Amino acid sequence: MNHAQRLRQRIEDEIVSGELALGARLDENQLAERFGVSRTPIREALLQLAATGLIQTKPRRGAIVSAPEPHLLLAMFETMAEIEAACGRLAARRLVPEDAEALQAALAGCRAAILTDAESYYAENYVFHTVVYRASRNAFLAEQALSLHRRLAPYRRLQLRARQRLPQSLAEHEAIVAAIVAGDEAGAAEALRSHVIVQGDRFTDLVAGLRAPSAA
Amino acid sequence: MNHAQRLRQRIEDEIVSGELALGARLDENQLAERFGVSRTPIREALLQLAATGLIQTKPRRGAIVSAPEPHLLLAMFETMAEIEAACGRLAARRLVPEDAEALQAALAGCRAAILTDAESYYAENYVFHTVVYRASRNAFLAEQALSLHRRLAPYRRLQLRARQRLPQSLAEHEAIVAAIVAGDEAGAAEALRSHVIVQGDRFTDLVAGLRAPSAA
DNA sequence: ATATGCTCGACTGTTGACAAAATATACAAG
DNA sequence: CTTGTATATTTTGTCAACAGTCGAGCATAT
Repeated sequence: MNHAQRLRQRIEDEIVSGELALGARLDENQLAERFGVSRTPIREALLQLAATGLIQTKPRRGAIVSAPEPHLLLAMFETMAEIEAACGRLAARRLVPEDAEALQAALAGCRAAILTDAESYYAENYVFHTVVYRASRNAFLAEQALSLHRRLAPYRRLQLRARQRLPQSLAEHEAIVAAIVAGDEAGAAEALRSHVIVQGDRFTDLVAGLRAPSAA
Repeated sequence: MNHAQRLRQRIEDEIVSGELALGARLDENQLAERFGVSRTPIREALLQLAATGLIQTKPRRGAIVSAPEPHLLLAMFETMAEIEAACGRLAARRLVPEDAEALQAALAGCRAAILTDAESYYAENYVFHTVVYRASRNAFLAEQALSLHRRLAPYRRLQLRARQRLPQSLAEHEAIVAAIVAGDEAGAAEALRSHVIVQGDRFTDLVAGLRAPSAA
């Protein structure tokens, strides 16, 4: 793999993990020096990240980590809900024993993680959703879902702070798997949609959790 | 706007319009000479196109116009169907008079175009779908839908050859608008899903229309 | 004291060149 | 005539440098 690809993944990880704050400025020279390469691979990496929407570039004014306005963020979560609902519907229709086992295993992982700490539940939650994506047996849809999931990861991490969400999240996971295994397309879609959607108090919490990225 | 952005749009248009054939090789030097710029802006444009999936780059082996395998193409159409269904559901829930008028106008455009030729119906069909996207009142979802629509445009153009599809397509458009206007979320979603999905004979036609992109 | 215009600095967008890698070609051997 | 190897060519990935542009800071005038 070439430098640009490695750097893209590296920078993307730093953004997704929150290491690079929302709205942070991405200076090309600085990054070049930090990674010990010239500006060219940095630019190529930033270009790709900009194309996926993870960062924003204003002409002649450099790149910053995307810090969407709340209304756009809400739209992104709504889109995520619809895409996951589609994954659930297809999974319910096409479930094969192999995916059924994977779903149960991922569910068991969530059950175990809830007893330890929020961070490990976060990790198991990620696994669970990727298993649902794959169970749709639609490689393109699964990749779209995964891409958007990663892009929303920083905000999901904020939501995680509401500790009382964890048991409810697990219960929703149980319902999702039950619907998929039962072959209930509409039920699986609705369960996933309501699981992912951000509304009511959760939206307030989400917005409140954002550091004001106004001037930056 | 800088060179790279202009070039990205230009090359994208050539791919979408079919001017650049599926599987065609994109030689950087050749493109650079053709557009009268150096290789760097070309590379940046190609990088962005690769990030959106319109072209594919193999490391050290250059870029080609994406020519997905039939099974992946089918998956893309299925994803498109699900995304459009989501747009329809949201549009049915949120329809405002302004969007209702736009829908009726787009529908009227389709009715008029079917009396002239297939090419103008193709154009009006594009307008109709973008109006549906906007009516979802979800800017992010609408952009995702538009992006995927553009990416599938070369294949839709192939489908267009089946002339007898046009009246059926128009009838489906009528049903879609009726469901949205009636506020029937499930009905609008289902109407759009079945309108976009490729199955049965249409899939056979689609695959048959592809030039064998195997060796290329 | 505030506002406006100018200059300087910093950063981006672009260029040409160089080096590494992969494929194609040519030659030789079986 | 076929096959394997070595060379050559083409093309990518990376680098250093240049030029153009935007913004910040300072000086000046009202």
